Amino acid sequence: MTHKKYNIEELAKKIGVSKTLVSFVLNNKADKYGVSKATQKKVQAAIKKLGFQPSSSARMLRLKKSNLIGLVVADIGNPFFAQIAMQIEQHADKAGYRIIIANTHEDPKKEIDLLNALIHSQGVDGVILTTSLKAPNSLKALMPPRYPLILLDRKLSGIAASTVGIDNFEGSHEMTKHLIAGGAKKIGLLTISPGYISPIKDRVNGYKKALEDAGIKFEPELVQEISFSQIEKDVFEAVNLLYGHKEIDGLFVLNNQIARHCLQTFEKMDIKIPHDILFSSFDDNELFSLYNPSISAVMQPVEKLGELAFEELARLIGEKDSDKKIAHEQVGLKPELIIRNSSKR
Amino acid sequence: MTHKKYNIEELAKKIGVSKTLVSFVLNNKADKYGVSKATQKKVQAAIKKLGFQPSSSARMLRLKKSNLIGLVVADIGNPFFAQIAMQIEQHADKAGYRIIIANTHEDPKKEIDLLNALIHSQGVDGVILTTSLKAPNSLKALMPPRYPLILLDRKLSGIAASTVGIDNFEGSHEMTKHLIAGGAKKIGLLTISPGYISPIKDRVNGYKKALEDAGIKFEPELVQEISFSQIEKDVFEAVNLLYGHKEIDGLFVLNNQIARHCLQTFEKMDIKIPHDILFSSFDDNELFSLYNPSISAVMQPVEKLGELAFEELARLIGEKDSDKKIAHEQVGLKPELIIRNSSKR
DNA sequence: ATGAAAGCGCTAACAC
DNA sequence: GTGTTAGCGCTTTCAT
Repeated sequence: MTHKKYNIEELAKKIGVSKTLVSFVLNNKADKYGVSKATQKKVQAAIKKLGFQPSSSARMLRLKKSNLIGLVVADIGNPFFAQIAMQIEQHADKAGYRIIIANTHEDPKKEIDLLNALIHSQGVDGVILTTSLKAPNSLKALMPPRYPLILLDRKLSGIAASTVGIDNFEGSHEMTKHLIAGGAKKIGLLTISPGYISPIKDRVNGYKKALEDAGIKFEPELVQEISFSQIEKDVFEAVNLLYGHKEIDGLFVLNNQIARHCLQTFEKMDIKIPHDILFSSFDDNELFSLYNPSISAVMQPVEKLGELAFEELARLIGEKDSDKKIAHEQVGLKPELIIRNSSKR
Repeated sequence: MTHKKYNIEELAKKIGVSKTLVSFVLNNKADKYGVSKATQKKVQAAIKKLGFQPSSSARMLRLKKSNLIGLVVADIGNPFFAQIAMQIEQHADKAGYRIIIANTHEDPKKEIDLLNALIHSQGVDGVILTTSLKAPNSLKALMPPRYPLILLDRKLSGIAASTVGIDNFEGSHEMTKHLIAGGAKKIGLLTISPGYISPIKDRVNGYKKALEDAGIKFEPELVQEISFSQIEKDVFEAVNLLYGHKEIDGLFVLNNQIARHCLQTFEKMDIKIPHDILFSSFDDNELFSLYNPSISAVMQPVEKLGELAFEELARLIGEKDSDKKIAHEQVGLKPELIIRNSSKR
């Protein structure tokens, strides 16, 4: 292999054919256009020998197809999203797509800017999005009609897009029920900002419903919102308030990052779980299984979520290409309750 | 904002000027070319009003600059790499670069294919690479001369590229010394495949040196290589062998994934650390600080590594643009020993 | 101070 | 079965 970078024209000249032929072979259209086998062989050989790589920017410009997909996530630092991103990359790679990853840090303005750049400037063929938006207007304004978009983890009402996520209401409902069954009568709930995103709302509702089912009165002061940007501080204060002053006997937290800081706080404040309070979290991870006591969690099927998000997007892109109508699916996978030792005595 | 997507020509027509002027304004060259303030204002306003986004493929084709950087990593599932990737994305974003992420799964062939596609087809402006290659030939063959490349975490001799990583020899040397100081006389070492990559070799050497310093004979059977593709099984067997038959009293493992499975195995086999064996790992993470007993580790400065890798790459890209000569730095950051409870009695 | 036009590398309709 | 050529949207030289 040599260092010289050829373009299709030079390559064609070198072989002694026109660039049309090279292009046909390159795009597996040689047979379709009736290129002789001999020529095909010759071209193939040269492509391989010289390691020719067609310029994707030229191709993009010509075809309006980038084979790039945008992955716009609210917090790539959260292992939950990191794992899904991994899965998506893996499936995309198999299908010949490359992933451009972007992190919004839960900032709606940043999200819009990023989407704009990705869709209109980079020309990605589709986007998988974990939105932090409260309202759909700004998103709607920037989306071309029938643009392939998958909403991941978070629904956004007013947007007609396929959504891949779990049934958050049920996961939360089941886990709260479990805590109550274990004897908890006063269960604190730690949510995370922004509180308006759909999974959080659904989880809070699942919690409320479980209380109601059990005839326990819902107390708003037992629900504390942890700010995304200062988790450590907020968790400490919330636990202090809920355990120290409200005397909760159970605590359910809505994400794994919060759970981590709870464990730290428990150690600092010498709170023993499950003895002093029953404890459980959303989003399983390895820490939860190895910690002592092991932590009960509502597990999301991460591999499945990533796979589905990509496959669904690929379908939309395909449909767009062939100009069929786009059907939007709402996928609500079942979460799994992992009951370990932190939530029962 | 409307849905219609304009190109520069339509936009220009709409304003009533030539596309040249629009381009000048777009690229902040209006003053340089003496465009009147009035025209500038007019153009600016229209760009903003219509939300015009120039096509980056057209721009790429024209300028041979993509504002894309490739991040090619051996195992994005490893939190160590995931965290670095995050840092890189963050710094790249600030500098106006987008990241294309690709995972080689420690497969050299895949690595070469991916690099080829990224560099020659996608036209990324530079690459940050965690290589799994044993020899530099195939990489050398595909790299254009003076191409901006940063080697991350792993050196590759024969490649003149800046390398950003830590001093692995020292980290390993210090940790092994610490284990010996704690009373361990027979220290097992769990390495990971591929064993030929530089950090692993350096760490093994650091381990050997510490033994030598202490007058302990190096026993090759105490070093076991865990296969990347079957960590769980290999770890179980290795611990069984080393603890059950070789009667080690200390164990040092060279990556956090191995450590995790060790902890599982310890529980399964009822091995108590630090009582039965002193234990420590490379690569700190949150599990280590919360586990009971807390796990000692050689911590790599992840934020710093990501920042440096990007900044250095940006420098190289800048130098390439201005056609200066490229200077390659070898950055060897200091690792930090985090001594917790697993490694001392 | 502004505009016309060439050309980046590719695909594919069309001509031969 | 093969070659010629227009044009995707942009930047920039050159002319005016």
